[in-house]
Order: sequence, then structure tokens, then C-alpha cells
Amino acid sequence: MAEAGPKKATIFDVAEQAGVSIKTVSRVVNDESNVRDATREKVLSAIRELRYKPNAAARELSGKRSRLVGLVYENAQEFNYLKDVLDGTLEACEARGYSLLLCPLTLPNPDITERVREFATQARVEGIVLPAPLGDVAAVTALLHQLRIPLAAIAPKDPRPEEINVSCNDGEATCSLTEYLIEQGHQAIGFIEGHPDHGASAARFSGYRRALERHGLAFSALLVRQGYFDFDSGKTAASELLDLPKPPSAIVASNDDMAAGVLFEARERGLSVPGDLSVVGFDDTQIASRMWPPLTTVRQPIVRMAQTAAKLLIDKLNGEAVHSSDQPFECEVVIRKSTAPPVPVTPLDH
Amino acid sequence: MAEAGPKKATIFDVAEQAGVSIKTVSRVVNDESNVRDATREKVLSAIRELRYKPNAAARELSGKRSRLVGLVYENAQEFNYLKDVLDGTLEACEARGYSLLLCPLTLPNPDITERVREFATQARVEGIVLPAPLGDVAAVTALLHQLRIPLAAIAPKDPRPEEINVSCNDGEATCSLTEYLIEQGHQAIGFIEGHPDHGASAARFSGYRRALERHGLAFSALLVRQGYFDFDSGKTAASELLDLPKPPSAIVASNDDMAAGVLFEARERGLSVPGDLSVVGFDDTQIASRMWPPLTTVRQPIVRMAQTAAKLLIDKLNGEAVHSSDQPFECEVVIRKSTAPPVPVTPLDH
DNA sequence: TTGTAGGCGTTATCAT
DNA sequence: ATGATAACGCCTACAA
Repeated sequence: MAEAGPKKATIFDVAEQAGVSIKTVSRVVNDESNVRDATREKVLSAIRELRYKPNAAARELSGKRSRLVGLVYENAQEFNYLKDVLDGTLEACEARGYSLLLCPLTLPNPDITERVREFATQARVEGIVLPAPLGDVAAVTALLHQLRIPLAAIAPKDPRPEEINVSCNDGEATCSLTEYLIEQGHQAIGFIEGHPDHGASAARFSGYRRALERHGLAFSALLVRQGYFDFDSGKTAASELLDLPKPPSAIVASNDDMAAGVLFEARERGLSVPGDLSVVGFDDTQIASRMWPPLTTVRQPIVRMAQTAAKLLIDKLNGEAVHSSDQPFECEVVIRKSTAPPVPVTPLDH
Repeated sequence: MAEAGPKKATIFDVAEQAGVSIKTVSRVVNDESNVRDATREKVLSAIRELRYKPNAAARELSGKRSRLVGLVYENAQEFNYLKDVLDGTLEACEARGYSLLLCPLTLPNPDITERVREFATQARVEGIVLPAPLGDVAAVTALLHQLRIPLAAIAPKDPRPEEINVSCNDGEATCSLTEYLIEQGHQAIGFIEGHPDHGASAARFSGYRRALERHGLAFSALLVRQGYFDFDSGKTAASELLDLPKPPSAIVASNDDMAAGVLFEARERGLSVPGDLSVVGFDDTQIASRMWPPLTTVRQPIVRMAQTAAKLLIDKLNGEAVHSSDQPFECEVVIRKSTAPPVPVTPLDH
């Protein structure tokens, strides 16, 4: 049972308690050099006793540092990807004493620029995390550049070396995934592209093509449909694909949400998955394991990617040298139950 | 192409430009009275010309108002409910010039108190929105009370009149939903309870019982299973229910995520929905319309509830008289395809 | 209706 | 290695 209002301790209280000046306390708090060990100890224990916490507003006013990071994101219906981004970003911020501010965007939108400017200046964030596709929206990146606000892009289409960006090898992963289908005996494999604004879309598409080539399968543009990473577009694309004179026996959707749409469309037509049609997704978000049948997909370490993006961003804000483009993160194919050899099974196929 | 750094205008610049004192500018900015219209206009146009934005840090330091609202939430696997809460809360905050800070919690957790205290003080939020079940976690509400931080609870179990809280009539809605099943001819209707910590769980359960009574159907504890609002618990509960010697022909799950689990379990057993089993959920979150078959459920206006909670909270922070417990929000039954009369259809049933 | 002075809790500058 | 003192930009008294 603590008392009601012990008038939060200030830097002066700590200084007095420790018998030093406020500047020394400030030095200790900010981990600056030029403080004798003994002095530091005195200050530290005073801080503990008084439960002193620096006042963020005063700090910001004086020092120009808000310790705020922004997450500007596209607020789509499908939130599965974003939950992971949020989790990762938040954790990284918290671990470093930063708070996270949210700025949902609805795309396309003529006045993104104003909204983001408002957000960046009004909310006075020091840096901004930009999950795909925003890392590629010039209106946004140019503005932030002009505002001198560092950014960290997650899975941008063309990563600019001077900025922080994290990505994963989703092209390769899509290739493996497609190969898995091919090895099961599928010859006609449909592909649903992701949103053209996302860098991942092109990468995944080319992964698909590479798998075809590698196995001597002809590529047919008929089997490729444009999607937009959401359920509805997946459903529509599946519908078109299944209406083809010679429909594919398997469909690769560029993400789980679209794969869910494919499953839905198949059900509506009374098609059994994977009996009549194999379906794979991408991301291994929550929904993938909740569908029936559970989706074969690719696990993308979104949480860790977001964590890393935020971590690097904050490091940069703190003036540390940042080595952005390490290795891309590794994806992992997750086999579940939405895939099977096409009927009839013909062992002679390979 | 704007210039790089026009040294952001301060209140002094505005005062000078308008030929008044800073206090007058302050009055205008804060909508205080006692400013002649002509003066106000002068100031306003100076503000526009200079693109003046009050410095939030200075404001907070001086005026004790951070214009920050916190959202403390349980960060569960299932994010469907929270996406809506987030959308609503964010919008209400934005509309009023507030920013939203996030504090995800993992329950159960021995040191929630410390985490929340840290969040509340360190992040210096003025008020906190508490979506269920957090409005009922005494460790949290007591702490906030002690810290004198106003809170707004969304769907708390026992709404305390002195606090802000918004809820909906989910008891009644569950009753209607169950009656719909009964009217279709179902006699043995299973029920999966929600997480016992959520107020909504008890309300929904009693709605279920009321429907039974009203139609002269016997209540059987055998047909009721404990769930926790997540997919897995729904699946488990369904499994138990379906293993019963005389399994139910319909199952009411207390939310969509659990209903998804029921669907999954049914599929695993080769049961057809709604042919062999009718299933209903609650919330009408994203997942409900993505499943196969799409779920009959209850649309809970979560976004609007969250919006209202945040709005009322901010009103209170601004010293306005807040009339919390208006009417509960109205829910709405959404009929989709997961329900059908039990086989064989016996028109004589009513 | 308007203005002046003082303070909010830090960090930064420049001594010592 | 440490300390006085001046910003930082605004708001709340209290005058006028």
C-alpha cells in the first residue's frame, strides 16, 4: 500500500541526496564518461532510493530527443501480417526505452504526405518503421528524407543501401515451395501474385518461375493472376484459374490470406482440398493453421524481422554505426495438409 | 521542394508576428475565452503563416498534460478482437489530438503490476483504455486508481459506475442466436464458454440458458464446456462434445476464434458443417467470413465500442462531465452458412 | 481584454 | 572530474 503522491523525485532531489550537482546526476543517468566510479555509485544508489525516473517531457524539451518511434502502416483488412510486425517492433522499442506511436494509412490515398507529415512532426517521432509496402511509397520515403527522419523498411522492393532495411529470402522460399509441388507430381501450377506495390510480390513470382524452369516445366501466363494480398483477391483469382479450360491442379498463393480465399472458392465449388486441388500460401500467419485443411506455407520470421528493423533504427538514432544489410532472414517451408499429389497418383511421374 | 530547416516557429514568433503577447497566443491556441475576435483572427493568421505547432514537450512539461492515452491489452494469439479495438481507439485519439501508446500484456503474469506501473509512469499516459478482460483484473484497476489515472473499460464483467465503461447486450444477442438454432429444430445444443475472466463469458452463457428455458428445452451441463476464447480451446471443447454418447446437433461457441476451432475439429472427423453439425460464433471478426462455411455469428460493434471508450476517456481528461453508462451497444445476428436444420428435417417439430 | 514574471525538469555550455 | 547557469517552449498565476 503505497502513499498517494510522494511528489516524484527530480534530478535536484537526487543531486542533493548524493551530495553532487545535477550535472553529475545527468551524466550518470545518460551514461556519459568523466564520472569517478565512487561518485557514480553514490548517485546510483540515490536514484534507487528515491525511485527517480527522468521526466521525459523535460528531457525532450531540453535535449531534442523524444524517444518515440513511429510505425506507419497500411491498415488493411487482413491484419495477420501486421500483428507480427507490431509484436516485433514493440518489443524492440520497449527493450530500449522507446515508445511506439502508430500511424495507420489507407491506401491509395492522395494526402498520405500530409498525414505522414502531421504524424512525424506533431507526434515528434525520431524515426519511423515502414513495413511493406510503405518502404516503396516514394511520397512517404521522400518526405521522411526531407524531414531528416531516419527510417527502417521491412521487405522493401528495392532496398536503398543508405537506409536501414531487412528482408528475407522469399524468392528462394517460393521456389522451394513450388518445387515441392512439382515433386509431388503437379504439372499445371497456378500462381497468384501479391500486391504489385510490395517488393515481395516480384521476388515470389520469380521464385515460382525459377522452379518451373529448373524442372523443365513450361511457363504459362494463363496460370498467373494478379492478386493484392487480401482474401477477396485470392478468391477472385482462384475463381478465374478454376474456370480455365484446363485448370491447374495446384495453386501457389503469394500469401496466406489469399490462400484462404482460394480455399474458400474451392469449397464453394465443392472441390476438395487437397484431393482436387493443392493450395499453398506464404507467411505462416495465424490463419494458416486455422483453416481447413491447414495450409502448407512458408514461415517468414516477421516478428524477428520487425524486431531487427526497430533495433537497427534505434541504434542509428543513438548514433551507432549501423550495418543494415546483413544476410536476409531465412524462410522455412512448413508442410501441412493442403497439398497432395494430383489424382490419379502416377508413381511413374518420377 | 521545401527548404531544409526553417527553425520551427515558437509561440514568441507568433506573438511578434501578430503584435500581441505570448499569453494571448496561448489563449487562442487553447481556445480560452477573453480574447477579442479581431485579436483572435490576427493570431490565427499568424499561426497559419508561420505554420506554428505548439511544442508538445514544452506543453507537457509546463502544463502537466501529455496528450497520451494508453491501451493496455492482453496480447493473445488471436488478434481478431484486438484489431478492432485498436482501430477504434486510434481513431478516437487521433480525432482529438491524442496519441496512443501500447502496452501488451501476457496473462497470467505475476508482475503485471510492475509492468503497468512502469508503463503508466514512464510513458506518462493521462488515461488508459482497458479492453476485456483487463477491466476486471484487480491488480491493474487498483493500481490505476492509486496512480489517479482515469480508465475506460471495454466490456468489463462488473462495470463500476464511477469509471467509464462501454458494453453491449451480448447476453441478449446470444439468446437470439440460440433461439435461431432452436427454431431451426435443434434440441441438443452444445455451448462453449468463453474465458472465465471475461465479463462477456457469463453474459453469453446466461443468454444461452435463457433461450433454452424460454423454449422449454432442458439444460444439460454435459453440453457445456469451458473454453478460453482461443482456437485451441474451441477445438478441444468441440472434441469433447462430439465424443458424447449423444452429441449435440449444434454448437454455440462464445466467440469466432473458438468457432473456428469447432469447425476444424468437425472437419478432422469428416463431419460436414452445417450438414452434420451447425456451428455459430460471436463477434463477427475477420475470420468469421473467411472460414468455410462462413460463420453465422453476432456482429458486435467492437470498433464503435472502442471508439466510444476512448472518446469518453478523453472527454473526462478534458474535464468534461462524462455520462458513461448510456445504453449498451446493440449487437446484431448475422446469418451465414454454418447453420441449418438438423437432419432429418422434421417439420412437425413446431 | 491583455500582458509580465516565474517555473516545469532536463540537457548543454563553459568554467573550475 | 565536477559544477553553476542558461536555455528549451509553454502554461499558470497574478497584474494592469
